[in-house]
Amino acid sequence: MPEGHTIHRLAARHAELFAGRPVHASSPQGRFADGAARLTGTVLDSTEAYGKHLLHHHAGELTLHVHLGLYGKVTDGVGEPPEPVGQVRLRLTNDRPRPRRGGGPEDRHWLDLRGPTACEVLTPPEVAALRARLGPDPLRADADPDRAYARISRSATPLAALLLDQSVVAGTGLIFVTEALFRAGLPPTLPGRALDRAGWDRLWADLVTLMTLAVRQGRIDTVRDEHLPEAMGREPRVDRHGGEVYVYRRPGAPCHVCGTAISRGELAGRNLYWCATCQRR
DNA sequence: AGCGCATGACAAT
DNA sequence: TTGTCCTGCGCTA
Repeated sequence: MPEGHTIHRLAARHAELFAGRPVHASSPQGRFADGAARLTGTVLDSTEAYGKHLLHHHAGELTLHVHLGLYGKVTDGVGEPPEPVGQVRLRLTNDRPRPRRGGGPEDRHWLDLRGPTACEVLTPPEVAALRARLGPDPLRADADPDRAYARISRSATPLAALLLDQSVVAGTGLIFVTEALFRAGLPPTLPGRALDRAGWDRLWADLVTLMTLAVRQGRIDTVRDEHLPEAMGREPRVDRHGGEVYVYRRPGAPCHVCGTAISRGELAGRNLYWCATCQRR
């Protein structure tokens, strides 16, 4: 679930549900009791996504920092929160629900967080340190792709590894990286320094396009119109996580463009997928 | 019931 | 490079 687009959606959603009012925080599982106590009663000023990091900025200079890791999840709902199902690390509710115009039922919300890699309260310098260790995020207006290219252009490391390194580019995960490299016709093993400036500009622009679309759709779709199931008369991808893709998790299946069986390899213990015909240099 | 795996990131070796 | 952490699900049995 969680690549950058998911976090950006959550940030917007949480501002919509909770900003401008005091929140009540609790930790049913007990592991975040201290942080929950510090947040309770403070007003959520704003939310922010930076790469895969979700920040809730509270009045009084405290920031809730959440990183979902590989399988963290956030759910929310209206009204009375349910009995916590499974391991809920953090639960937020509206401390002071916003009354509905016209005297309808109160606008009350809850949010549950489970399975995060990080759930902690940060001070302003700690937030600054977090930002400082992240590369440009294609989903942010303040992103500076030059900074990423400065790293890439002088590295012998494979492009896929560089793009997954959050200090080079923030918010990109395995699906975006795998698919963007396919769309660019670049092998994942290409050394960073072999990518010229124009190639980087195209790759960055494509990441912006794919990730922006994913924020809008709530899922990752990377297949161009002419290669969609309807256009090609092929079966749509059936995957719990949805989204039409070219190579991600399609080992051995025919490439939508050239029919070559998709390759699979390993990179730092994670699966890599590519088309040996479409992606060569 | 148990195993392995997953869109992630660390520290230790 | 390997191990560790966090949780849930789908596949085997």
